[in-house]
Amino acid sequence: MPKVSEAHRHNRRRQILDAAIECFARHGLQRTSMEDIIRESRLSAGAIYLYFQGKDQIIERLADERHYREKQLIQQGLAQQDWTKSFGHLVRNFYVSLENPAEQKERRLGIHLWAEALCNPKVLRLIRRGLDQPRELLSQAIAEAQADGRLRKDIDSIAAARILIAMFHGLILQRAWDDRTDIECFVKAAQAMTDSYFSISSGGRG
Amino acid sequence: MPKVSEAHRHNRRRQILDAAIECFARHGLQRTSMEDIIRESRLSAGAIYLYFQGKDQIIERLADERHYREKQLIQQGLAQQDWTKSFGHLVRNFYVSLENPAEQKERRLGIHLWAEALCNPKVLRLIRRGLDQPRELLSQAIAEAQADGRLRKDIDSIAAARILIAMFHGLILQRAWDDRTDIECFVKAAQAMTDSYFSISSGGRG
Amino acid sequence: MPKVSEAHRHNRRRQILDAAIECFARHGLQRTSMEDIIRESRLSAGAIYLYFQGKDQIIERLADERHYREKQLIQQGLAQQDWTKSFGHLVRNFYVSLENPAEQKERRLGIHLWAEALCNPKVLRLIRRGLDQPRELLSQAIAEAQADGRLRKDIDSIAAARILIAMFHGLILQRAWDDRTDIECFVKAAQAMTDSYFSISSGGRG
Amino acid sequence: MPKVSEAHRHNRRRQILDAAIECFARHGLQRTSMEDIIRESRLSAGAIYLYFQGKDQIIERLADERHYREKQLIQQGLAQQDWTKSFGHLVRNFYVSLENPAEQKERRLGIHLWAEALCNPKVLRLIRRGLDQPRELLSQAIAEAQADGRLRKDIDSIAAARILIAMFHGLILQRAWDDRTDIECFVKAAQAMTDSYFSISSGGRG
DNA sequence: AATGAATGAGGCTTCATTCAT
DNA sequence: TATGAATGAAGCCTCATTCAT
Repeated sequence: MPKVSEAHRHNRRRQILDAAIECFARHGLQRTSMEDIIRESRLSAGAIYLYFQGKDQIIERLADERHYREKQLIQQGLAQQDWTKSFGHLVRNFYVSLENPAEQKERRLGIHLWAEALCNPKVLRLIRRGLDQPRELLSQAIAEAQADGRLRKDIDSIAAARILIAMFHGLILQRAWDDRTDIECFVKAAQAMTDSYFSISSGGRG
Repeated sequence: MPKVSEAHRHNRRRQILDAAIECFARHGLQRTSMEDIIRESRLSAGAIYLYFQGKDQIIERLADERHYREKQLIQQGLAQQDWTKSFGHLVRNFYVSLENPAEQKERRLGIHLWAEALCNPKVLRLIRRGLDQPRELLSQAIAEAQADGRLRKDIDSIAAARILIAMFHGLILQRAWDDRTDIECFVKAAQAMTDSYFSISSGGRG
Repeated sequence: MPKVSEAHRHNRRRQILDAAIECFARHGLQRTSMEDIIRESRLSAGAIYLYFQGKDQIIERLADERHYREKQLIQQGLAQQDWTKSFGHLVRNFYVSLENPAEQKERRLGIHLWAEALCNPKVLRLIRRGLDQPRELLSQAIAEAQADGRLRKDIDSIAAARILIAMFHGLILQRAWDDRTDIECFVKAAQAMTDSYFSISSGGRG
Repeated sequence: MPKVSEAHRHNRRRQILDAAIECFARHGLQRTSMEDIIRESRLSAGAIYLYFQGKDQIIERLADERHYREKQLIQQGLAQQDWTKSFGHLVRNFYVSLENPAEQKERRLGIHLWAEALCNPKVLRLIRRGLDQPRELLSQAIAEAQADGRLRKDIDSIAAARILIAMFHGLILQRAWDDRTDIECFVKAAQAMTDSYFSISSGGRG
């Protein structure tokens, strides 16, 4: 039976995870030592191990956290009735998030996790899970719009969802490599592209 | 006078780099030890250091190599007269490459390098350089097509190039995380999207 | 707040330095591996690095320690009123120290440091500093005795101090190379030489 | 049967030994790698091993060479009839040699060999042998002068020889640590000291 | 005789994790 | 619960020496 409250345990975990995010985003997963996380969290080596089994578990926990944020962004975006507005919101949310420094930090961490997933089955599973749900949400929204006659029908809704996500991920990369990358400009062009793509009339010609 | 030919030296370097690609792609940059590369290359520890200054230099050399392949794919694709065909080729080349197992291996390595770039200035510079040229090639091709009246003109050619690259990178990620990802399907939808985007007639309505 | 006392930290440092002295004296600075020091100190590899930055720092610390002992020997020797007695004490202290096994070990280490100083600027600085103070103490004592009329005056007190130190160092070498070297005999002759050198009456003839 | 002349072999050995002297004097015995000697000698790795069994043998050969020079200096010095002149010559030769840059290089090497002798039995034997002969020459000269009534007799000639050598060695050290050390000044004082020491009249008072 | 690429044991150091307090 | 000193396996790299040419 724990002597401290669950709230305390939660705060400690948060403290550790935040320190890890900071370090991982800055130096990468492998280049960050437990020592770094210990220092950043202002806790002791032993304390970390009271709350996490080890470095890998911290990484996994962070990988797991990532997709809450993604899902949230997408759900907020898709909460609109009209598809065009809906998608506009989605892109807008995404855009705003990329300009936010705290978010940028997490995006950098996200990229490290993308690479980690390639050789860490647990992280891979979490990344996949974090990808599946957004893709489902998007493709369902697209399919619904198609069913309602709001979008051209000759498009594979899943492939379309993949494309949107790919564009998101691709922009995250370009932005991470060069923070002068003009997101506004990218987003405007992306919206134009998706508009022309999804609109019924152009569908007639596809 | 050198005891062995320059060709021999080149082969040795290749041998080491290929071993490194194999290891890095499988286990990531940091999880791969020099011991791994030594074993995979079937050379001795000392021999590696006759050809490279250390692990970092091997990573940098591989990061440098990456963009030759990218440029090659894009140049081959853009070598067509007609923009639509040209872009079709580009996408086709890219698609074929992703189905190639050897290429898949390098794409995995590429993702590790993307993450490495975030905390390794030398790799970042190489990644950027490898990104700049393809973007230039693409945006120039787009601008030329616009000037010739083959494409709608209300699109920022650089942003459009960024979007195409982002889609490429995003697909690489999805494919790396799940090799059942249907590239054919993705590519067909992407072509439809870009066609509708760039085509003059839809431009009139955009 | 530190978990262990400062005394504990000091003891650990001492433990490591003593192990290093043992190894360095026996096998030389470069031939002694960290592995050797680790084994001799009965600590673990990691523990050493909690107390010293590396092998070089251990060497530097030992070079720094040396001159405390030298200064101590000289100050004890010069604490007498009468120059002749004073110098006699000095030589006696020195002589006794050379017969002490623990001191012999440190003298061997000292010789290794003399060589190290030739290609290690930090050690050189420490050796010089360790040499300057004894020379100053000696030359001042000599100069004072000259001013008081107790010693002939036509001698450069600094050169005289250098000579005394040179004799000391030279004897340390001969003793290190052959522990059958008769120190008693050497010291007696050295005292006779310095007596005849410094004494007023002989000064009249010099 | 060798294909090249003995002279050629001798030259090659000299070439290697000179390169080794250069490197050892500059960086010490252990910090000098065979690679360094190879580069300095402008020969190949394999060539070195045609002429020496390995690094240790080069060191030993150099330790062996040292005492020829010492003996030469002493014999030249002692070749005089008159003891005082004789000793003056000895000191003078020694002094001149210390101002010679080439000699300084060898003196630095010598110091490294002094340390090496402490943990290398072969070098120790050579150093001892190189020390024994000069000491014998000196003590014999002193004893002869004593027998002839030219020097006071109440001095152990061996101890006196040891003292002279100790002073030499000690000056070599001080000069190696600080090349601004005034040798002229030291030598003058040393001559004064030995004069007053050895002279008959002062002997009456000793 | 000469070359220099290759070997592989061994050196220094880091770091995830544990455990006595 | 909390601490942080301690552990020791494992990482990167060097270097004396060998051997095919």
